[in-house]
Amino acid sequence: MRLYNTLTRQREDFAPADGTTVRMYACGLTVYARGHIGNFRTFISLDVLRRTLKYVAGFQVKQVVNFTDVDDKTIAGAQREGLPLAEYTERYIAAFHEDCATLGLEPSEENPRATDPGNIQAMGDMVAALEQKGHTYRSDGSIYFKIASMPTYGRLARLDHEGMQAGAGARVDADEYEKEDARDFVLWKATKPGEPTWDPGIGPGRPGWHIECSAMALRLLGEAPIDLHAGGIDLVFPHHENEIAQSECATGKTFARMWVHFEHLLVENQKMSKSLGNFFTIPDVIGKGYRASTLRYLLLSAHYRSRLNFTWSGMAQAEEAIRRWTDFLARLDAVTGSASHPEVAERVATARQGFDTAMADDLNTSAALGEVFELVRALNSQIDAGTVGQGDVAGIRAAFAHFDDVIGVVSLRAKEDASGGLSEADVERYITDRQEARRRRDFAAADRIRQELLALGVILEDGPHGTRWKRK
RNA sequence: GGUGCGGUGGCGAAGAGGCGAACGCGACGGUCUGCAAAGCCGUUAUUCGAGGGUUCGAGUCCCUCCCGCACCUCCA
Repeated sequence: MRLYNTLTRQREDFAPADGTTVRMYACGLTVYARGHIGNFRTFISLDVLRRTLKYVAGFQVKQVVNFTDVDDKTIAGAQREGLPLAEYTERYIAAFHEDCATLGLEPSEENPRATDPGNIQAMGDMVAALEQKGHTYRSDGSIYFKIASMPTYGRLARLDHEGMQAGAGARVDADEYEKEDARDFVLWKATKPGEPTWDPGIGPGRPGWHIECSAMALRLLGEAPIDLHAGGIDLVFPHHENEIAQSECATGKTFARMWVHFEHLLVENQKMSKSLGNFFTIPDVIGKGYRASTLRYLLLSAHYRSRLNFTWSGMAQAEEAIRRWTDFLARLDAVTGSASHPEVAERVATARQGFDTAMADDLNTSAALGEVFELVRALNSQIDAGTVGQGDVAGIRAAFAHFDDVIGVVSLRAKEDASGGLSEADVERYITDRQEARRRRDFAAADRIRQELLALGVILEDGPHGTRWKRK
């Protein structure tokens, strides 16, 4: 298994330190709004990473994805609506879980919230450790991390301090005057009256953004270094850089062995923003009549380190691609003859090998899907030629099940089909009526029934062995 | 000012030194069909932003240039 490590800017071999279980942490949402499709590109990529580690590389996974449920935005939002913070954030946490299920994401082993008492305590302990080692200072009730105390600061983001100061000078932090150095960041933030406050033994305050991830990762995954830390590309700096600073200065050990970052999603070639009207949530996409499985396919079909441009035409293309896959699987039902063919098994094994190799090579989903579709064409062709028998079908299905263990689109689609719409018995009744009409050569009536079913979301295909149907 | 990414057919997207540039969508022709649909076959990039260079050989390495974009303490 190879992955691109942001720390070294190279693809590296990856395996968990203990050889069996990957202990991984990914930064989740700040829960002040429902996540948008850009957020979910990250979580879908993470899901593909997770599934590849499990089903291709054969590791076990312990994955932690947090919720940032206390920060300026969540506090402001809760105040605006006159709700307790936890009640306010709970809505978006529930929405996140709902959207994850809709997109077929495997649940994480842990979804900690920053405000859980155990996590607050872990943050307090880490801050205390940093204070003891001389990496901090206090100012106006807040505790800051002193960047000058860490010579290797900036390694992940490859910061150039000289250049950074020259150009970024125009954007100094609003509360810079409280800091000794503009680059220092807050570990534990002084609270204003009315803001939620904790005191885990370091004085009253609330978590700085970065400390929560360091503390929760090490609390829930155990000793540093953890195997893998992931997140959106925009988190490289400052968030992950600062996580490294805190964790490594506090523990004296490497924080994470592998850093994986997912590129952003663009919408119609632009950054998503509410003012441009290109800001979509999962329910928005479904409300426009698209399936979640289609969105999942589209968002995972490009490489995770490339920017991906979301368009509605892309959704339509993704829909057709999935259909090619599912149509093929449906075709297997009609295979007759009990023979099995060694050359079929061999072809399937080659594709499976190619798929796994592509996924293990830094999650090359495009190449992996290429293998799938090449196999689809080869087998369709064999079916046409009558050189696929029942004896081959189980092996073929097993391979496609394996592909979908990682891709996760076909199983999701099946779940979508099972909920709502015409019942199978109803469809069969229509088909029987239409067969009658066709037997009478009353093609007008037959076409009318086909149209009716189409309007109900069912597509018919007449073949030599009868009529097949599928849902739109 | 600094750091970094990308420009591959009508659209999306792999490929990162080696003979005919995957795969998906679309289009056209053929086959099949009562008509469709699906499938299959064929056609659709003498060429990979432009120009130089290295090499027996370059989308793939080097240089210059042109475009587009991200990040530099809100951000998946």
